[in-house]
Amino acid sequence: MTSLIDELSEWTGSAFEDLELPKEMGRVTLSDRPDLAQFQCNGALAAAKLAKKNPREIAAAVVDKLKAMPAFSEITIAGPGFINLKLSDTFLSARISAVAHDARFGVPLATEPKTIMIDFGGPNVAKPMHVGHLRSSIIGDSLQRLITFAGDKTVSDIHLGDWGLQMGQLISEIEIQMPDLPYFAPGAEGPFPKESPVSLEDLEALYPQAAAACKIDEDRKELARQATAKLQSGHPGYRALWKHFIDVSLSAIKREYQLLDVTFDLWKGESDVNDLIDPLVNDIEAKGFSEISDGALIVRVERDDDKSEIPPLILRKSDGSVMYGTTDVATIQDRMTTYDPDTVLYVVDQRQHLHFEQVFRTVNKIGLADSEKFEHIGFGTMNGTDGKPFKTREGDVMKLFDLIAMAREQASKRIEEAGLAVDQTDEQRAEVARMVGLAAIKFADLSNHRLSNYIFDLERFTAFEGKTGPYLLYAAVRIKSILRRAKDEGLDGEVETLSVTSDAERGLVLELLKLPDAISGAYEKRAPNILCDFVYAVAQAFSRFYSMHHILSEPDDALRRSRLALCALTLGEIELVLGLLGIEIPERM
RNA sequence: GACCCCGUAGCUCAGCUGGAUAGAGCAACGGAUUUCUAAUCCGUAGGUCGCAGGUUCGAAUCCUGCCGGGGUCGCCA
Repeated sequence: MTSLIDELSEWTGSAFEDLELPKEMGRVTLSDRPDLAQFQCNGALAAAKLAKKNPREIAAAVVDKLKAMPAFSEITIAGPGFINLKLSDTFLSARISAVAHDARFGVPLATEPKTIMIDFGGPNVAKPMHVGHLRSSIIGDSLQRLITFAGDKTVSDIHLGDWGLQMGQLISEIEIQMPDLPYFAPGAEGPFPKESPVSLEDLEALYPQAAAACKIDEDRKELARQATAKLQSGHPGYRALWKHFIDVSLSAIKREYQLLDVTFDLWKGESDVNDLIDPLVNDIEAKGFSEISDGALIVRVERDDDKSEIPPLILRKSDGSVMYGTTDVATIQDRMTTYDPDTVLYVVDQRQHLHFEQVFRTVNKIGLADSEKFEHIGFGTMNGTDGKPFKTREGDVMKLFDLIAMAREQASKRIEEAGLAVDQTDEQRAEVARMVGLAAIKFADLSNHRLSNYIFDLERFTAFEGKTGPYLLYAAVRIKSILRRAKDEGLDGEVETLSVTSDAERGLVLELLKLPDAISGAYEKRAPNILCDFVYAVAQAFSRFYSMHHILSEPDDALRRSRLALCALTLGEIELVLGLLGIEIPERM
């Protein structure tokens, strides 16, 4: 099924074509003036310029061709040549009935599926996950759900930060604090102890100590650099110790993603391409793409038409170790051979934009892959209510785990205040609070355009009223409740055709028919906020419908069933879209 | 200094492949309920779309300059 707006565009496009005007000019959009029309086409104005004719004349000619179609109840020309369209209730009724009987609610499935990889620019091993990881997780997860639904094949990779300087900082810190450990014995080849010498808590304490020491002391930093280089070149003790870090942190990282309900196909990291690096770097060198500069091996990626200076990508530092630019290039090589993706999305903070520009140019230059295949899906920062980067009351970085807990507690408080879920067990209430808290966070994050910075205000996000996750859950749960009662009381039944008889019904139907456009818009722009706007508009239209018509008490059997079917369809679309946003809906609340 | 992102109602944000009267939510004010879960619905008020030019029949949207906020600019990620 094509989207309604595409189908209307097809019709008006053909009319333009008949007049020997470009078909694209027939593009139909939602009306800017809902008081006058449901849809509009502004093509006559552009066509007038092209054909050097009067726009109203062109509009009149187009309208003449469309007049015969029974789908339209009203076609008018307004102003300088806007074509205003209204669809007949009969047409809308047939259309919405078809959508109601379609498992995909009229959303087309990709005819030529692509393979799209999603790189989440994952957390660093040994560092606690903080609020900075929230956006990449939520946005990336929504994109993977959306793209999968659209019919493409997605392969998501958490892509852990496990091979950079932070590893050397940590290893050297432990070596300083616990020099007697077997990992540090000169010439030690192993085997080394199976038990980790450090716990997760140790790691979380050690990393800040190491980072702080390196920041103020150049000699200390040099130790970290050396440790990094030795780790990467295969020092057995360091490798063994490093492996412990990974194992210990991974359990924590997995726990956090489970709380967020975010999953990955691949749990790879920077270190996974280590074996590819030497051959790759040698090859780049041999082919003459690189050069030595200040002791480092670099690839120049600047171009003549650059507006600003693009620094080179450093393949190998002067101490011989590699940074994430090199592992990112090697990872692309790995992905191209293993998955041959059409596109790779990097869901990473916008501040790293230059880095990705360098990486994409590098792979293009060395002939590894066309840089067009790669997209940096950047996002802005999450700020506190003071407009500054989000911190705890004490001024520390807020841990992700704590943030999720806060949202759950806040949701729990709200539920209690509102006297909801009183007939449920404590466990059920806790589960509802979990879902409401998560919905609050996710919906608030995703409803902002990803590039803009946004203010994290839990009070507002968990509010009962307005454009929030909890409101949407409530709307969905209310529909579930009606459907449940209808079933229990035997009031439902099969419905062939949904009727469109009132303003409230028409309004809801028109919203529901926008689903394919919301999906394609969000897909093309990689912008989940479009889904948020859509689902909120549907919920609002439903609330209006719900307040206008008392469904279960409707005496006319056919009308009641039709309205119940409309409820079911509304619920279906809300469930689908909230699902694409990674938001779960409880059965009742 | 160069470059990137942002600047839209009192607040938080959409809209930005140019089109008619710039939209939501919150807050404010006025209504609706013996409810199918009112975490709701209806209505009113609120905007020189940062500023100044330019392109265009038409600019929040495109171009140029400036102002303000954030960010980035070779051996961190």
